[in-house]
Amino acid sequence: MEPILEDLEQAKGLAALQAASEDIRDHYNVDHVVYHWVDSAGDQYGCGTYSDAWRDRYLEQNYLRVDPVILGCFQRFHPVDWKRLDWSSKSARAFQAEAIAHGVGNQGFSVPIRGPNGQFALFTTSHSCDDKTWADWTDAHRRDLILIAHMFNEKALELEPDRAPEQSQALSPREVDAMTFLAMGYSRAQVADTLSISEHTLRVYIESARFKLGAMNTTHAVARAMSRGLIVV
Amino acid sequence: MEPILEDLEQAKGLAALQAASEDIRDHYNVDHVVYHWVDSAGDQYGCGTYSDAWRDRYLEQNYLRVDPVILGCFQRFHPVDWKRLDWSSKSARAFQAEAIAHGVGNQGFSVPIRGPNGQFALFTTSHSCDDKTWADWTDAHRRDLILIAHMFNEKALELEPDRAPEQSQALSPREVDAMTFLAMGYSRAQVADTLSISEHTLRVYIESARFKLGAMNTTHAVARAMSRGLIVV
DNA sequence: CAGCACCTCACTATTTCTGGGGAGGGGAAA
DNA sequence: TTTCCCCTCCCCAGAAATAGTGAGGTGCTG
Repeated sequence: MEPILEDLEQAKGLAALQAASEDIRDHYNVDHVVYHWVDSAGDQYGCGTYSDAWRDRYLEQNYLRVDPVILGCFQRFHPVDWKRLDWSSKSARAFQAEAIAHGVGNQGFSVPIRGPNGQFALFTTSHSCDDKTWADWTDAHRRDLILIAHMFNEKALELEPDRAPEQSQALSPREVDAMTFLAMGYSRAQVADTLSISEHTLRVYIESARFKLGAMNTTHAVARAMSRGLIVV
Repeated sequence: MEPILEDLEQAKGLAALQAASEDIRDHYNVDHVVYHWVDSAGDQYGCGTYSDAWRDRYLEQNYLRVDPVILGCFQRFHPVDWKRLDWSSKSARAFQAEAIAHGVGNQGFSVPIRGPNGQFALFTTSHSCDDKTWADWTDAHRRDLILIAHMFNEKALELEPDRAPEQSQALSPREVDAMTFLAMGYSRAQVADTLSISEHTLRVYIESARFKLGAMNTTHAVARAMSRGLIVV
């Protein structure tokens, strides 16, 4: 594994990252190696060995919101084998069939990586083989893959600093309180009561939080505060 | 490193995790090894080699909200050397002085680990030595530490499954659409317009989503949908 | 084929939020 | 010391969301 990591650390430019994913694929002898980034705004960035056709199709169909790999890993802490995801819904099965038709393997292993402000990325390896073979392979390389995922992500961030945290303005303690209780379902009156302040005062906090977060309404402000990790519910 | 990871994987029970942190400390010959978890509710869980006195003091003073290591890592993607954190504020310097008085090293290296729903943990090694020695040490073991941090976190989660996220009822596609656009700040009228349905219809989706999520209002429903990973914003 | 979940549309009244103002005191930093 | 941000309180009118009930069509599943 070592030379692979060295190559990754030396990589300069996005083309080198693309080449690195191909190197990793060849080194581990799998069908595909893919890095997929999802922005808090919903923007995506990916690089890897999937075919252009599949990538274009994926973006065009906005499969981000259907893909069980994304949805599953988004709720998980640890790397996951695709077999353990939920493929039961109709849209998921249709998606899977289409993916396989585009050359994506029937097996897969994805490492979720998270950053501040709701940043989220996936590092995936995929292959066509039977379950036993795949289980052996993932067992053997699980640790390598975690480490490579991190290095890959670090490199990708370094090469595209645009995606670095928009360093959203921090909220004041009272604003955090307000957002937190609102996210917990309290009405303004209840929040004001809980914080033992007047509802008018509370409203000032909500408004200033909304302003700081660039939100159009309370729901939006709470959603942004959550996705940026400013509040935890 | 290998035997350390093996020990970690074999660990059964929280006491074993405590022992593992001591093993890691001895293996790498540093002063302290600490795992620190911050719960979604603000609860904390920690284990490691800091003194009981310091741990108690930390909890009692609620240093969580002052500790530059927590604050800094919470905004960062990658492992960080304590030197690169912001220790300039008065409270931070007071905290640092007290920490060192309690035996915490003047040097430190912390790996942030994140999970779904804003879950956050830190894996820290700390030591007393000069800058050069510490830089050499972290350079040499950076990769190990990332991997150990992950394994440690995985194990800690496994041993305390309470902290794992709860599964919830899925939303219908239209409900997902509604929640997604609401989280993006659209008003009901705008969402209805975007989805090309009447606002009355939209309201039915919002209500049924609210019901499914056990939410008391729209903001609550969106917050829950987000924290359960049902929508990606 | 019957049940169930989903999608679509409608009305009315009430509660809640939002958008503009304005004002004073406190603390920390420059 | 001055400036800036934070916390606290107040009014009002208009906009938006909610509660409660109802109804019809589609499509899958047992």
